[in-house]
Amino acid sequence: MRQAHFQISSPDPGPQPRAGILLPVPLAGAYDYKLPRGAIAARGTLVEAQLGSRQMLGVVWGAAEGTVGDNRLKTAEPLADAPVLPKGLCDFIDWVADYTLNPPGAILAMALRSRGAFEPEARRIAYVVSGVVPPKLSAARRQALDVASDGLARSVPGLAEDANVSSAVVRGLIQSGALMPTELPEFTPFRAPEANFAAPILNDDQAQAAAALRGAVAANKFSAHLLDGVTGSGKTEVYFEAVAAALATGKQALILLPEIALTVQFLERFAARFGTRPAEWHSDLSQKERRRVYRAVMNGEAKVVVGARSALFLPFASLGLIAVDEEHEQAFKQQDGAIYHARDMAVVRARIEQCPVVLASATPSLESFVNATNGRYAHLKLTSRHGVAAMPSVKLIDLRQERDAIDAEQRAQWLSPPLRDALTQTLVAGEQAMLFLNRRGYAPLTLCEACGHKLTCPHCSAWLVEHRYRRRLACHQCSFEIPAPTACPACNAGGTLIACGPGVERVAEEFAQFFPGARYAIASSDTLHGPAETQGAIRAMAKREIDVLIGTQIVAKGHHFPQLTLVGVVDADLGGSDGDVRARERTFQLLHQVSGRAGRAEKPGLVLLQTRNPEDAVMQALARGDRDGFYEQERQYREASAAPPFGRLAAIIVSGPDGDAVRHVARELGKAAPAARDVKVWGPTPAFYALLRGQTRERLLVQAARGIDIQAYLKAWLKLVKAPSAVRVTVDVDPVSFF
DNA sequence: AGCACGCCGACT
DNA sequence: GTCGGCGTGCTC
Repeated sequence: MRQAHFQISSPDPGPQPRAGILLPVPLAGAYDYKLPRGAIAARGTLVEAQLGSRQMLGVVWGAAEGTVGDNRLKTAEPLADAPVLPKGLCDFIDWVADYTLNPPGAILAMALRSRGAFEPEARRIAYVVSGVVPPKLSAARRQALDVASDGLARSVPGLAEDANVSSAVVRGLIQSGALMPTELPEFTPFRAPEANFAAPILNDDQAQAAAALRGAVAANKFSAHLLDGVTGSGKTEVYFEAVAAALATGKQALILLPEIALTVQFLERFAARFGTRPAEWHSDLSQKERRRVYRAVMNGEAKVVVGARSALFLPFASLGLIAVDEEHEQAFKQQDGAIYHARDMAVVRARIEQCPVVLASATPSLESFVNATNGRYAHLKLTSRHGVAAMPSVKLIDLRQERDAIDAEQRAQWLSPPLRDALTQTLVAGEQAMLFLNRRGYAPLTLCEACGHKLTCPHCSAWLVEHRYRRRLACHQCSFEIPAPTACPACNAGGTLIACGPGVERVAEEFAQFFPGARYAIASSDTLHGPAETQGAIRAMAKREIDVLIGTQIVAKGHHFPQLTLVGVVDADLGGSDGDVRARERTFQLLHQVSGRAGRAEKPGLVLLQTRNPEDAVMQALARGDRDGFYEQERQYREASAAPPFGRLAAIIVSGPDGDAVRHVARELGKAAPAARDVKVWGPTPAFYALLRGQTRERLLVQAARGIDIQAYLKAWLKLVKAPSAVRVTVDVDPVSFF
């Protein structure tokens, strides 16, 4: 049906050629259009096409279907200069569309998101000396020509400024022919990173892994590698060597990072290794920057792109490597356009581009771990930490035993005596500590002592979180906020509202009570202690201006605090085991990552985990430092329950503003589920947040054996139920969370 | 995704 | 009597 390339030869005068054009809108497939006589329509050719009353960009996708009558076909015009999307990107779009059950046009829309990337270049005229001597050589003219004689092309105001003459002088020189116009490219070109700018000295582990990756790049074919190394083992240096290898062969490289890890520090680190910064791709690039990067990636000028997940959809001219750092991060799986997992799609893109992919992590996803263990991925292990630092020792504090002690002194609620003792020792020794609690704000729940009313968000099924500094209650799922009330909104009793449970602010308050002299700061992603304040707190910690950093997730990774010897995890049980197959894995990954902060230099670190389940396998594995044991146990558990990657999952999310309509459609879907061997359908049940941003949400879960074509099953099923337009039915293939 | 066409409420 | 709400359906 679809051909990779095809050409229409049309005897003149003859019929206009036709082609299937994919438009960046969620239509079922490509639409047939006519093309101008004689047009060559290779797959990927960009065209201007009209749909209804709208003019839009489209892409030749294949041969015309021929089901729509000739007389109804409009003509699509190829763009000037005939830009063509690379074949790899087109194939990738088709693949992602099939896999995620989205119309291909919806995926194309993600790939064409750089608005204006194909508009003709803005012309920039600049002037250089021509060698012609002007008839009248005034002092001002002489001055301007002197400056211009360096050969640099300058704009009129630019030269006027540099030579300190008026622009009239410059215009006069142009008039006389002493300055001649040249055209500058619209954008300053990207500097090419240099493979050998500052090659690092690698330890044995690193050198071995780097050699394997260099070999994979040279092999010029698909291969997948798990770069598995403890915190501080130098994973980045290793995959940078693979990038260097790709550069040496003239190919491009893509480094995918979770959005939060895309920092100036990372870019600087890259520049230190390769002599120049890479091209960046993330959500807060300006329109102009997007256009520049998009074009440079497409013409092969941008050799290395460091980007967030959407960089996967860039039109690489010749991709030689993909690296996914922090591959276990859940942030890679999100909805933007389609719901997709950037790590998994990176593997797919690498296969399509016939190049290697490297997944790097200190705490790999179980999926990648299994793939590495069973040989589908090469397993590159880095075991030694940089420098001489030993792994921190991890101790559990049993909160059940400490409860009496905590209750006895009314003042303490969250910091147990052993943790406080450790803090004291650390501070006395002149060292630094970190307290970790993955909860923003002061208290996650406010309730009325008199009537039991809980303060919840009107748009979400979520509690309102108190933020004491701002004196507000906020929903963490949407933007709803109210000033902290003084009376109960349900029973009007005054002074009966009590804060339940801790957030970082409250832990900080308690810490300050016990350690009145200590210097501390809070780091969380709130708008008050916003990014700037958090960066400030982290800097203050690094500069030893504070002794204790109290923070959420945000402090879990990436920062080097040489004097940090104690990490206290206030509530290691957060995240729990609420039926989510990945909850244990996530808890392990997060706590392992936090623990890795302790004792990075020559000083050994201590990690204290406060828990109510010290016998739990996750806690035990952390305490023993037995990462691989944990993974092996988790693997067996998943295998026994046919959970991913040993079975397949897909979620169907039904949502809409009208709860009854949503529940009705969800029930109809549940009833219509076709019976099939090795496929089980669960639900519908209300989603974890049954109400989110005013949308009622119901979920169904499909569990299938590994060999099942779950997409085919879902397609057949979804055809059976027609939802009104106010009810949205979304498919999440390979869901990673149950929210 | 847009945008048009199509049936039921408060306005000059 | 009209302007306008957004619900349903179509766009090669």
